[in-house]
Amino acid sequence: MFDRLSAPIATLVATHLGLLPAQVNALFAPPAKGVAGDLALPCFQMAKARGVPPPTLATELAGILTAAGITAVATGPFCNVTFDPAAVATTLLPLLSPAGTVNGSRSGGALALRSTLGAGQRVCIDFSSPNIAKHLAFHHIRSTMIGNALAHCYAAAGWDVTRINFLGDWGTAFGRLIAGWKREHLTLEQLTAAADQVTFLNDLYVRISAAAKADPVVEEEARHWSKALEDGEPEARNLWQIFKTASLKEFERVYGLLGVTFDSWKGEAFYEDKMEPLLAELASKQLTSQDQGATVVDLPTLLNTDKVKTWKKPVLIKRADGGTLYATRDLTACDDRFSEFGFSRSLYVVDLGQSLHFQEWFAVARLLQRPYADKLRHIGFGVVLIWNDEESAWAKGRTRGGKIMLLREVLDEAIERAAAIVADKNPDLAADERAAIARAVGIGAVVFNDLKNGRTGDVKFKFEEALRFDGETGPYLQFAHARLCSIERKAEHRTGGSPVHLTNEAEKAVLLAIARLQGALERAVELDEPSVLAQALLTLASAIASWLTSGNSDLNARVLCADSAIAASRLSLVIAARGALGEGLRLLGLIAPERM
RNA sequence: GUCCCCGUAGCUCAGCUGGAAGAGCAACGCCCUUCUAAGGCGUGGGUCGCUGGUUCGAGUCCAGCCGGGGACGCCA
Repeated sequence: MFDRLSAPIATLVATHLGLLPAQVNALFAPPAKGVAGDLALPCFQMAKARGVPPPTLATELAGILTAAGITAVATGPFCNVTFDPAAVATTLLPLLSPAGTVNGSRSGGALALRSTLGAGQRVCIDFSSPNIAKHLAFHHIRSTMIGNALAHCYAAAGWDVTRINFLGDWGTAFGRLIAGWKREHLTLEQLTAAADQVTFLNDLYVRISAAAKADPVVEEEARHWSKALEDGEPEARNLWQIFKTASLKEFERVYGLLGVTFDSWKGEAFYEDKMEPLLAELASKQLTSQDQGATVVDLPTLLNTDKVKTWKKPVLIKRADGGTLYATRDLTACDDRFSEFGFSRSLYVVDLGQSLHFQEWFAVARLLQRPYADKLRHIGFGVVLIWNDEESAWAKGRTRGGKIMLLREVLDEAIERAAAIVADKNPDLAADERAAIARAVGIGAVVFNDLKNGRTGDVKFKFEEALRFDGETGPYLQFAHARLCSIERKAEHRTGGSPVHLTNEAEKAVLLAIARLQGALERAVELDEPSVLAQALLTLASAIASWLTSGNSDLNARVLCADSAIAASRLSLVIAARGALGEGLRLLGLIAPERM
């Protein structure tokens, strides 16, 4: 969308210098902070090609950039272009307020966050993927919300998106759980009566693990039930299903709070009996070998050359005891997903600690000459570090006392703090609306805190920081949105539209920030990096806040000013900005309340 | 040992394909008879871990170091 403004300038310069517009376009840069201008054109390269000093060319270009609606000034080796606010509005506003949406509650602003980059392509996104019979710990927010944001962004960019929750619902832990369940003569009634069923199962697991450690008889029972489960013995299978159902119920509660949904819940158990054909294929293609009783794909001998020694170790495909492994399961699941969805891209939103695992099985997929082998992407992210007061240091995963921090607890705490603030700031709201706002704002704070920075860095989590509602936070974005909504409500009787009377810099800044959203969305998708969008939204919200606040002291600067023609134009911008910001928040997985 | 992530203001971090050092928080000073102050405006604060290299130009690219974290065969 921004190119609507920059393209004409690129064409003028290109024509003057005998270049292609694309060549000029590639040189554009945002001007430095203290410099006046909306678009900078560094003249170094073009000046070199022409054999003149950069400042000379800058001056020359400033001289030819005389089109309506722009002002060009040479500042040293830079040619800085300033857009006329009204020209920006005339160019952009019609794109953001298509006929019929200007005065209604609907807004075309969401169009600022649409792209056709992915048209006709499908992407599978594997994210969240918690283990059954365990809680969603706070660190699960990373995979869950990065994956959720990417799913929204891909969809906005034209992709067909399939959201996959690859549940960890298989393993020896369930044999133990069943053994414990039987040993303690527990009943379904007891489980469902528990305040928290996952805690109930978790506690059971802790007890039976301790017992198994102390008593070989118990350990033997656990082994027995693991085997029974693998063999599909009805009682074992039935109990496993009970555990799974109880866990899913708890997961759905948290996903419901976060507004996260999935299209596929096929977990590890689904693939447990489907791996033999893959193992057979690997063997028939002579890609496997035996090593200490285990079956491996020997990547070093298959792929390393004298010059390039990328691979240090073989990948284990099958254990010495016959059990299959992580890599085998991922490959099998990937075959299944490709045949079901025929994806053009498949994302795995999993922490960076597992990089090697993904590199390895991606390599095996290439050896198998899978058509999807080059469409796989591991979307890695850093760990959550929690501040430890006693040691005055950042530490992984746990709070004081080694207790794991649950996602639900953090969200509840955030909602509680937000509720106190809402009650204080806006006591007149109805109780149910206050509660809804508190949920949106509290969760928004936690989620945005997780998405605003680059995903590969570790997240340093402090309650006081993550639950802050001022500064560069989710609530800051939500507040700007609520202010825009408030103005729209008060403007019910105004009429909108054209001609355009937007003439000040604050209004232009809002328009330019909106215009840059599309590029941010496309970059967010190409880099699989939600923070690119998050940062662009902060810029937009800042421009909005600055614009609206200027009306506090200057009645003429208000949207709803005395001049009805100007008010109507400004209202169009309010509606467009509200739509753009609201859509941006939605893409990140935040709710944008209309008041707060 | 090999590979990966990180190192920019006191703290937490942005910085797009190399092009004129940024924000939030904290500190200090202003702006509420408010289109919602969860806001705005301003001030102070930086040899961008170090050393070389490429380049007209390096926080950004390359090489090598230093420091913090992580991964590296029968868990996932």
